[in-house]
Order: sequence, then structure tokens, then C-alpha cells
Amino acid sequence: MKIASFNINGIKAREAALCDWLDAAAPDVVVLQEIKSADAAFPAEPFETRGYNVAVHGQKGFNGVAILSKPPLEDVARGLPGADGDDQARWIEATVVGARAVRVCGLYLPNGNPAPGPKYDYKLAWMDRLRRRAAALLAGEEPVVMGGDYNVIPQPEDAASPQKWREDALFLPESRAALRRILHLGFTDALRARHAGAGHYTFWDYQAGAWRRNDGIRIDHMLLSPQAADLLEDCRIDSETRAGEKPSDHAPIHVTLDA
DNA sequence: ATGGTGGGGATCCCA
Repeated sequence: MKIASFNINGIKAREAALCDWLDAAAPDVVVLQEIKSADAAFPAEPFETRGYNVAVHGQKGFNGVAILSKPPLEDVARGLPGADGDDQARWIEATVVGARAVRVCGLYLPNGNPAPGPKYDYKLAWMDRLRRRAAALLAGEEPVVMGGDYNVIPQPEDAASPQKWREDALFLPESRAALRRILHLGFTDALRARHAGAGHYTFWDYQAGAWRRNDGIRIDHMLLSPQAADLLEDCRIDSETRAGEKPSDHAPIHVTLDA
């Protein structure tokens, strides 16, 4: 089962590029971030035509996540638990059944800039809620994939120019520590498990020729529970999509599981 | 130190 994550930066602007990538990469399941669309305005037809079931947790203008899945989506849950009144649409999960059942979670972690400030406080609080949800998922002892835009650069080797990110919410020590706290619960960073070393990026800013100069960062991650990590066959970043027509500023990342 | 680009929706916010 091929499970992917893709921050598309606006579903309306990215419909053609997303469909082209779906046709080429043929993932079984995709978690999407930054759809920037309300549920009712989400254009499900092009994906249903391609055989995907669609579950949306949308928000007008900002944020918004969704799951596309060829297997039926079971037990869909929307919103990250732990804060009543948080109306930002950043979390969706569902069970997909292939050879094995996999709990698939799609997340769009807050950017957090400028730091310090209320947006950074929100980021760290959201990561604490994520850690609690992740621990609860681990207790189920089933294959779990938490994929998405984590907006955290884990290590200096995950940025082409780490010094430029020194003061940024994506790379501050507290952000990296909060991500490590989740990993240390027992999750596997799938890309790292398969590819050591520098040069694996998922995001290149639209500005200042970042793609042309390969000035990227690795902030989109696929975290696997031990039961999912046991099934891991491959993890790759489809960086060529960043060179396409009207691209997102993120590239898709995907795992192949023996499931 | 600054400005560089893009999406969405409204004359500015977010990344």
C-alpha cells in the first residue's frame, strides 16, 4: 500500500498539478494539507473519477486537510483532540484496509512564525496535543501512519542553509525538541529510516529562486508506529513535482507498506 | 537590512 502526503497550497490552484501527480504516482492513499477550502467547495469529482474516496476537514481561506483513498475510509475523525474551541482545520484520521488495516492520520502543524509570540505558543501547544494523540494511537498497537506538513526541520542536515533558519519557528530548539518527544514515544521517521545524510528536502520557497538553487528544507514527514515500521518497504520524496507547471512549494512524500 | 513569490479573498493575512 502506497501512502503519500502532499501540502498542495490551495486545492483550486493545484487541481491540475495534483491530478497529474496522482496519475503518475498512483498512490493508494493521500493526505492533503493546506487545501484552503471549505468542505462544500472542495472539488471531489476529479478524485472520485480516479477511484478515490474523499474525506475533507476544510476551512475557508486557510489550513484545511483531506484524505483521498482507494480503499473505503472507515471511522473518519476530524480535529485534533485536546482543545475545545480550536477552529483551525489541521487534523484528520481514518482507517484504510488493504491486506492490513492502517490508521492514517493527516496533519498540518502550525507554522509558528513569528517566534516568540502567540503563534509560536499555539504551535508548541498544538505539538503537545499531537504528542498526546500520538501516544494514544501507539497504545492501540496497530499500524499507524502520521503523515503531513510538520513545519519542523528536525536536524541541520535537513536544511540546505541551516543558518538561515536559526531564528525561525521551524528550526528553533523548542520546536525540534517537541518533535523528538513524539518520535521518542516509538515512532519511526520513514524517510530517515531509508535515506541517511543530507540533501532530502520537501519544501522550496517560491521566493529568491530557492528551487533553482536547491535551497530546500525537510519539513514534511511520515511517522510510523512500530507495527507500521515493520511493514515499511520504501520511502521517497517526489521532488520532480516541484519543477512542474504551477507547482506547490512542497513536494509529495510517500511510503510503501507491505499492507 | 531588505525584498524576493504565491494563494485566497478582500483592499490584507498567511506562508
